Amino acid sequence: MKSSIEELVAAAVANMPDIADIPEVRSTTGNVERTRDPRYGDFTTNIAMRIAGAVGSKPRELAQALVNSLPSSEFIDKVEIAGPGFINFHVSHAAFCRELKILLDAGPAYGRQPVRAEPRVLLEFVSANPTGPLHVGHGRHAAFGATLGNLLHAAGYAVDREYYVNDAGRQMDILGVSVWLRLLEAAGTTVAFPRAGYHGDYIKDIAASIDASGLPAVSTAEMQQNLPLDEPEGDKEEYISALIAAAQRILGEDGFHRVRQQSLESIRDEIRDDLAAFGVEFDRWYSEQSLSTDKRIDEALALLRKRNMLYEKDGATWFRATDYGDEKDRVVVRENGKTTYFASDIAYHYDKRHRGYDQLIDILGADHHGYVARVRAGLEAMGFAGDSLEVQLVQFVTLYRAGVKMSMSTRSGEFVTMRRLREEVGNDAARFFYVMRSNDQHLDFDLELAKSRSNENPVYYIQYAHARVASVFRQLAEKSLEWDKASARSNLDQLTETHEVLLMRTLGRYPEIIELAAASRAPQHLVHYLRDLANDFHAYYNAHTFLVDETGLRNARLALCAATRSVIASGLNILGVAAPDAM
RNA sequence: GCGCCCGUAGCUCAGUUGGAUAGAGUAACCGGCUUCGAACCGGUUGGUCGGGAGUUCGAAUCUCUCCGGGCGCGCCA
Repeated sequence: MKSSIEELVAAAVANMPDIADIPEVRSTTGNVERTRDPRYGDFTTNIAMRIAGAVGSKPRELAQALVNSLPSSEFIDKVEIAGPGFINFHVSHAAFCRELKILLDAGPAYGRQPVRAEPRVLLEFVSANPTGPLHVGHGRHAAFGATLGNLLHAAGYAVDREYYVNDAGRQMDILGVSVWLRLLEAAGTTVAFPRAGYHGDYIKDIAASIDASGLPAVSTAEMQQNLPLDEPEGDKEEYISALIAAAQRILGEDGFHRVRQQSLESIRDEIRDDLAAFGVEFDRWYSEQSLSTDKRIDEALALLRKRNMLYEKDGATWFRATDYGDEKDRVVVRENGKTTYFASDIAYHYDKRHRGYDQLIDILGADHHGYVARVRAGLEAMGFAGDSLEVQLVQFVTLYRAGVKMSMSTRSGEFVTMRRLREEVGNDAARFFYVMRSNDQHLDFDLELAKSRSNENPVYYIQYAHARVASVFRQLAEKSLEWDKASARSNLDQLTETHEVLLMRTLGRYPEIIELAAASRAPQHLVHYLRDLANDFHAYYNAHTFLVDETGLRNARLALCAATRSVIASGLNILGVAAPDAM
């Protein structure tokens, strides 16, 4: 609907040859917005004010000239010039009827763009370390990322979703040792569980579930020969390093590797199941380990070296990140010869581009913001455009239970899992609440509140509107009547009540909302839109009877109901929320 | 100290990328079911958009500066 107005404006400009070629005019021709206040009509453009300077005339006079050259259209009732030079368009009832027909014809496809081949977008999100179950913070990443993926797809982007599994590095050794010690404990051996280990009960579950056949039994006395049974005060990293070394000695490289791999696979599979149950699916689970086994890290570092982007200092290899705006150079190969996590990440992003993705969107926790500059620097140093990487930061979720703030440290084992949250408040409310707020806003989530007042959740308000439409059609069937679509189409002009026009106008905004929410990576626009739409429908429902005796009017009103149901279902689908026929 | 994010109604938050008289929910109060689902609708009260300066036709939005809050600044991942 908006594009029709934009075409009119473009036509008006084309009719004015003396201004049509000015660059400022070209760039602002499509600048048409919805009005906030109905008094100003339905659409407005500020083009006259924006180009008046470049054209050399007064905004209102220019606006008048533009209005004079507007082609006539049956979809426009009135065009007015207002304020400092706004051109306001009042859309005709015929235009609303036409849009409603488009909606009814398109059904679930309304507002969605066909997927274009280019650009190819890779959306990476969650990517939580496989060292423990997902907690409520990851839930926000999952809901935001999945919804953004759905939005981009609806807006016509070819988007793939990827989870980067951090299955390499020291944290995996710590995980392996943690599981091994719980394994020994279960066999009766006394061990001092390290402060730096993973303390959650899930570690015991993993120990109980993995295949430990062939692993040597270790008595308390043997353990004591390798290590002091009481962890010394001081550096907790030192003690767990000693434990890792002991584990490798006692189990052998292969034995320890088996424990470690089984542990991380167990956690990774649980994460995958958890996300799937939350309606969050990925196209690919990308292993960090594979970067080194497939020589991707070597390739990326070789490329950087070839471009003279690396140098040696203090026995380590450094990347010249400062050449690309980072605040300091970064180590990629440590003094001990091992590559850093950052080296993996350079290789990973290099590989993303190598696989043909033009635009990389990373969804990261706000605590990773310092990381953005160096990854982008890495891409640029390898010859890619810096803006091919876009980072969306998600702020923290602070969890409260009955008003008391809860700690969320994975290592201490004190956290509320995403699964528990879902069980308490339900998938629909959780998905909805997570994306209701802007991702760069901190989110306070009170479990007790979400539980005890779940009936007041806005998600139910929207779902209720959907269920009400379904109920209307059930009533229709009970009265042995049918919805005659052909009759509806020819009687849409009877929908002249204020509530009906308002509802038609809101329905017609849906395509713009999809575009806006996708382009600004802001799912909350869709949330607020659906709330507005439900409000318009509920108001209409209260003000008018749909199942009237007059056949043409009844069919037309049912068409409006069906259109509402269709758009709500489509929007909730994008949010990953169910659209129930009854509740 | 440096960097990123945030500050909007009592509370929780939107604000269409610089537009017209800043909006919702919630809380409080008033009203609406004999009628398609009252998990709903309508109304009232509620604002120094953290403070100040600047940019211009026009600022919650952009710039600068202060104040307050969060997060980061490893040869950890």
